[in-house]
Amino acid sequence: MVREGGGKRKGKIVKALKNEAGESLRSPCPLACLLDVCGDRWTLLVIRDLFFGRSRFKDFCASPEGIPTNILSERLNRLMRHGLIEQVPAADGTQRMAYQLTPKGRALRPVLEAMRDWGLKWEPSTSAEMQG
Amino acid sequence: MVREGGGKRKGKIVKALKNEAGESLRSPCPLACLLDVCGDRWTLLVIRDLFFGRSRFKDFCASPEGIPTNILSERLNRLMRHGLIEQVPAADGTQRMAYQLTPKGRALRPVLEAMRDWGLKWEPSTSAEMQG
DNA sequence: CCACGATGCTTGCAAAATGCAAGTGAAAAG
DNA sequence: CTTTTCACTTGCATTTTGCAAGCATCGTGG
Repeated sequence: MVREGGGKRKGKIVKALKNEAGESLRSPCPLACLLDVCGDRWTLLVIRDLFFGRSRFKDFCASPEGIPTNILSERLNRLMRHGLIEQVPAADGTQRMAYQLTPKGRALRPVLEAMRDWGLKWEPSTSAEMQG
Repeated sequence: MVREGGGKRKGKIVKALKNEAGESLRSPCPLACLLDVCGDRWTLLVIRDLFFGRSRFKDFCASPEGIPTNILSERLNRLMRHGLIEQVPAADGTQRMAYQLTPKGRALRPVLEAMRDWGLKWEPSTSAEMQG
């Protein structure tokens, strides 16, 4: 039990809220909660790649933004912890693993679409023809 | 002029693309471009507050997530550089300034709505009743 | 079977961003 | 005029990032 707002408020006692990965929330705001999972410059690009059908570590590395491998590794683990992606045997017959979106991860599609639309409209140097 | 992808690709020469603030883009992807403006744990919370009608430095500070003041200051400047917000005289008669969304900033509404909807559906500890 | 490149990471480290507390100066309130 | 509030700025410890290198499988050509 902690005081609401980190102790700044009067004296109302509230339960410490947690997200689905068991980490404590900054606030009950659904937006703040999403940002604790995806709020950085790389995570949503990995999700984008997964929507584009890319599924392997090397595929994410090959995207034009050039994510560093240690960051990619950390982000993939975070996304698994939060249940947005999962590992499955690769489809190419080998015994390597591939990543794929879970329903919770696929549910981000409207978010990515809204972000893409904003970028296309307000940042003229961007273009949609950048998938594989 | 730089080589595409930071010099990793064959030899195709492309112009260095810039966003609307004159900073160079990681890629032509509209999503990557948006993330260079808003891709962190705080910026979209400030935008959210602006949609909720909050407009002053102290208002953003008062939000339950508790953004540090140096971060807030830096984010407000970045949002102004990128033309998502602007400063106007405060409506309370004093000669202080307030911040408000520009059309480019207001255009993020579908993004925030999609993010809120995702949070409400997939992170049960969150709730919508957290505005003012 | 065996060397060798590709894959999927981990490690080390410098540089940058973050978070916290404290300080500052101008404006508003009393 | 004195005190508060407001909107920042500064200093500094901690954390995260970015880059290069290393390394253990895996898959493949010979």
